[in-house]
Amino acid sequence: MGNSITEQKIKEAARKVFQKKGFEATRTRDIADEAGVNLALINYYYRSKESLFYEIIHESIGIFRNNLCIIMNDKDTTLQEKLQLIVENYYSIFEREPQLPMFIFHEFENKNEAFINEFDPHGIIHNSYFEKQLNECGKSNDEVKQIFMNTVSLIIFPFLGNAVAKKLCGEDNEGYKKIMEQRKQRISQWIITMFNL
Amino acid sequence: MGNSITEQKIKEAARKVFQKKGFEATRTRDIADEAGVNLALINYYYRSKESLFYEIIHESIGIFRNNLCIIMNDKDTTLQEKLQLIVENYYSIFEREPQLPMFIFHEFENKNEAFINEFDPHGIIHNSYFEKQLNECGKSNDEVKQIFMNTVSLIIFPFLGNAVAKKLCGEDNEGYKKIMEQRKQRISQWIITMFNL
DNA sequence: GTCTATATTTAGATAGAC
DNA sequence: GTCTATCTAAATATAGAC
Repeated sequence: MGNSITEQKIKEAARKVFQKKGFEATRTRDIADEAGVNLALINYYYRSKESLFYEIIHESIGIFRNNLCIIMNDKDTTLQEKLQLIVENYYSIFEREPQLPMFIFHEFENKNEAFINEFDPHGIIHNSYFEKQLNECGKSNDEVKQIFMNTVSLIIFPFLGNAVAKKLCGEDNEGYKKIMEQRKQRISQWIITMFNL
Repeated sequence: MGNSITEQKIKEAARKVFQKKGFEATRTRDIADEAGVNLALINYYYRSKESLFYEIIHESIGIFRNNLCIIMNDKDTTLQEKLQLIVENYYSIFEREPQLPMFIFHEFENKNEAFINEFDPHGIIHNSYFEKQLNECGKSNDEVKQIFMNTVSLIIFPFLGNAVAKKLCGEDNEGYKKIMEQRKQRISQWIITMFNL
């Protein structure tokens, strides 16, 4: 499974359309057109719109989660290095797929809780090496949550509000790119300053 | 117009359901049920699902925008006071309607650009008294954008990712409320520290 | 203004030929 | 595996009685 070229084309197209429009607004006909295949092939390969969707969001949650866990449990990096690695990890993902954050977070809010359990934000930080390092700096576990939440906020928000952020930066795309590039360089330092790390 | 009790009930119900599920996932039947009125009355009063939606999102954009503009152009408050007022303004709104941010931002990303033009984030900061005060502190206009973006990020992200934020804080709602209350008290200071204001 | 019944349109899914 | 044609269900919208 996953071997057929058609099957792959459908999944790629579905990823793109689901990310852009969300599950509900996506028409299976849009996916078929985007993939350049016959409509009936979607059901042939994936049985239903919903099961195709599940496969894609499952992968997307993995993208959101996996590198983050690795970075946060690396015993060979300092806290400060971890922060910068988290920033760079997400920027490299979102620069390719800027609509991924809205896709994931919208479905987190609207579909059943299973997706959030799969993402398991509490599990990611709790008992992580990141948490341990912060505890050693004298930070309580509540403070760890604030630090994590602020880091993620500063990274993800301008992608969640991509269209608004672009408008904020002016009409041209260059202004936006400049601001975003600057953020990538500065977010970890902001967090360090904010929490006196 | 807007005088009939039925008309009001429909709009209130629509606001609630649209916020919870988004435009596409909302069924007019859900709105009718929520309002406790006959399905046909939605079209009688509002002509179509879409025009009802437009009326609501128009109001929602106003809620997002209006107080913010007033606060940012108040000549009688310091920068630091403005930051805290912005935080408190949004918290008081979102505590009543926690799904409002996702509703607005999702539609910003998915519907036509007219909504973002109506919100006009660039217009809000540009030539505001807030910007003027920051310029006087030696901050460039790019820096003003970063300051504004960070403020809004720290405020809104935990509401946009409401479900995730709750999971992050643990299973019980109390942990979440405690963290959020703490943020309300600390965000403005975080920004002041981060940008040395 | 409100209801019931229904028209219309759209979209997911499948049957069956090739 | 792929296509055409079609079924079925769902959802918006409306006609017309009360």
